[in-house]
Amino acid sequence: MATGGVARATIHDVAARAEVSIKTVSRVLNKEPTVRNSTRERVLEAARALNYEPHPLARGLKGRRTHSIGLVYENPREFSYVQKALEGVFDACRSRSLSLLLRPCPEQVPVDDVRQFIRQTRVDGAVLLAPLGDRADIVEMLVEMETPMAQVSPGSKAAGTISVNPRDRRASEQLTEHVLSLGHRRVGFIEGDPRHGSSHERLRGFLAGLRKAGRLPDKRLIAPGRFTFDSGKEAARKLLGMKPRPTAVIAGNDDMAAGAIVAARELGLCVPQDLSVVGFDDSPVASHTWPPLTTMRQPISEMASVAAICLIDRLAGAQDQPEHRDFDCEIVLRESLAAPGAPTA
Amino acid sequence: MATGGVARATIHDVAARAEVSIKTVSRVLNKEPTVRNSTRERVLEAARALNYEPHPLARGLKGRRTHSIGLVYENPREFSYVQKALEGVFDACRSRSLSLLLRPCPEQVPVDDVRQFIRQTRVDGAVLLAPLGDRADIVEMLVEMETPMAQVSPGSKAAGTISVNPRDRRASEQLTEHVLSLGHRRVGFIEGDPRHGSSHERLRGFLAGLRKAGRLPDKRLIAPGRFTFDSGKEAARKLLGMKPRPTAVIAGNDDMAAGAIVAARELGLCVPQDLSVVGFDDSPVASHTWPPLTTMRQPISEMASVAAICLIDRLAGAQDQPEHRDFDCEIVLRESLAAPGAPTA
DNA sequence: CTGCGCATTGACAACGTTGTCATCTTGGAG
DNA sequence: CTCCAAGATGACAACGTTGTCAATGCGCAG
Repeated sequence: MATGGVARATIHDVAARAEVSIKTVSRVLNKEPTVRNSTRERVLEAARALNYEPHPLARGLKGRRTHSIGLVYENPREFSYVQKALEGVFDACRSRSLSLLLRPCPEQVPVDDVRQFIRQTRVDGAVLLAPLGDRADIVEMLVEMETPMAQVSPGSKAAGTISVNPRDRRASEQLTEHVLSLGHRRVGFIEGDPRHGSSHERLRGFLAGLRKAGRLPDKRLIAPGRFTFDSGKEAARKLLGMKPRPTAVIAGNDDMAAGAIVAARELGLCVPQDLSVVGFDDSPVASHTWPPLTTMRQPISEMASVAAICLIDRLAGAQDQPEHRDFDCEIVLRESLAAPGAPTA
Repeated sequence: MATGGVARATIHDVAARAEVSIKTVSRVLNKEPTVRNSTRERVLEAARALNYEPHPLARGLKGRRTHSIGLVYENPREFSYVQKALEGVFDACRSRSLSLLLRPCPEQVPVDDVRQFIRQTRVDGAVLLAPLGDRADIVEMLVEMETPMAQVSPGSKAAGTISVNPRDRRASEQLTEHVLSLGHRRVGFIEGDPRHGSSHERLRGFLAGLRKAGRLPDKRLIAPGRFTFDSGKEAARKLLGMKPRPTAVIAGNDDMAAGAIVAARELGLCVPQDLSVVGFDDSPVASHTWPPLTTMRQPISEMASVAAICLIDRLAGAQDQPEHRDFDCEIVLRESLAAPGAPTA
C-alpha cells in the first residue's frame, strides 16, 4: 500500500555503490565544496544509477527545516488574482526545490487559525497575499513566531519583512489622466473592497488624477464596491442613475467593470458610445466582456514570484537583497473606452 | 532564523509532564484504543498545556508515510474548474489532517515529470484532475509505482482505482432535450477540448438528445473547440455563418458559450432573440455574461472532495468504499435561452 | 627527515516520531 | 488463593538524513 513500489534507494545504498561514507554522499548532494572531484563524480554516478532521491522528511527532520513555504490567501470570490499569484509562487518554489503548502482562509480569518497552520506545518516561511499582508495582527503573529514572510500587497512596507508592491496609486492616476484626456468630464469611480490596500490606493490615484487635471472631485461620483461582479453592477447602477450621467466609469478591478458593463446594458446604454468603462488587473474577464475592457495590467504573477524568491533566498541565508520592490502597471487599451459621444466602437 | 521562536515542545516534554512514556503519548494522540481513560486525559491535558503539535516530518519518517497527497492538474486556460476542484480537495485534506501538494502541469506533460513529482515528494496518493485521469500512460505509471490514486473525470473506470464521474452524457442529453423542447430546430454544438473525456461525452449526449427527439444530426452543425473563450467565439462565428443560421448553440462549457455570445453580438445578433446560447459547468462567467447563461451545473467541488476523501480513506486502510461514483448535473435556467424568435429576453 | 596545516573523509549521534516486543497490571474463572 | 488472558504501559530500535568532530592523507617548509 505504500508509495514507491520496489524499495527505494537510500543514501546508504548510494554510499555503498560509490564506496564512500554516507556523509560524503550528503556533501555531494548538498553541493558542499570540500569534496574531491573524482569522488564527487563517483557519487553522482552512483546516485543516478540507483535513481536516488533524498527523502524529504529525513532531510528536514535533522536539518530543522521543512523545505516548504506556505501561501496564505483569502478565499477569493473571483479567482484570477489568486490564480496568477499561485502560479508565480509555485514557479519560484519549483525553481528552488521547495514545496508549497496552501492555506486558503475565509474572510476575516482569526489570526489563531493562521498561527495554527504555521505551527502544524512548520513551513520555513510564508507568503501573504493581499489583503492578508495588511492585517497587522497576522503580521505581528508571524514576527513573534520568527517566521520569515513576504507580503504581496500595496500597503505595508514594514522593516524586516519582504514586500512586493504594485504602484497602484500611480497606475490609477495614469488611468484617470488618460480617461480625462479623451474629454470625459463626469467620471465615476467604483471603489474596491475596503479591506484591500489597493482599493484605497486606487481611489487616491483617481483623486490625484482629477486634481492634476484641475478637476474637483465630486463625492457622489464615488461608489463603494467589494471587487465582485455584483457589487460593480450595483455601484454602476447607482452612478448611472445620476443626472447628468457620468460618461465614464473607472472600476477598481475588472470584475466590477464587467458588472458595470452589464448594468449599462440593462439600462439600454451602449458601451463605449454612451458610457466608457475601464477596469484594473487585466484579468481574463477583461478580454471576455463585450466590448473588451480597457484596463491596467498588473504583473501579479511576476510580483508573487519575486516575493517568493526573495523569501526563499532569505531563508537560505542571503542578506543583500532589497526588502521592498515596486512594480509598475501597464495600460491595456481595448474597446470599452472611447471619447464621450464617439460614434463608433 | 528558524521558524518557531521558542523551542517547541516535543513528545518527550509531554510524556514527562504527564508522567508516562513517550509511547503512551503517541498512543493517545493516534487515538489507539488501548489506553486507560485517566491516562489519556492526563496526556491530553499535558499536550494542551504545552501547546504541543507533533512534528510532521518525524511522524512521516518513521511511519513510512508523508501524510500528504498530491493534486495533479493541467494548467488551465480558464481556471474556474481547477479552482473549484482545488477547493474540494483542500477541504478533504483539511478534514483529515493531510497536507496537499500541488503539481500544475503543462499540456501534454511528459509522464516522467509526473513520476518525478511522485518520487520526490513521496506523496501517499494522488488525485488526477481531468484530463489527466484520461492519460493512460500516467495512470499506468502510478499503478506501477503502487501509488494509490483517484481520478476526477468522466472517462476511465479502471478497476482498482477510485474514480468520480460526472454524468456528462446524460446531462448533455437533458440539456439538448430541453433546448429542442422550446422549438429550436437547428441547434449547433461546440465541442470541447478533444483531450477531455467530457468533450466526447457531451457530444454523445447531444447526439442522443437529437435522436430521442427524432432529429437527424447534421455534421456541419458540430464545430470543434478547445474549451477556451476564443475557441468558442471562433466556432460560433463559423456556425453563425451558415444558412439557414442555427437558432441555438450548445457550447461544451461556459467559457466557449461566453465566446459564442460575443461572436453573436459582433454579428449584430441579439441573444436570446436571434440566438439562444447555453453552456456547461455553471462557472462564474456564466452569471457574468449578458445575458447570463443557461448552463448545466456540475458539482465539481463536491466531486473533487469525494474523490480525495475516498483516496484518503483508502490510504487509511478502509476497504468497503465504492470505487466509482457518478454525479448528476443540474440545469440552471438563465436568460440566454429562449424559444426561437421570442420577442422578449 | 620531521612536523604542520589544509584538504578530504568518515564515525557517530541526533532530529522526533512510530513499530516491535517485552513487561507489568488487573479482573475474573477455577 | 492461584492462574491466565486481556488490558495497559514502557524500553528500545528504527526511519534516512545532516551536524559535529575526529581522523586520515598529502604537500611543503624547516
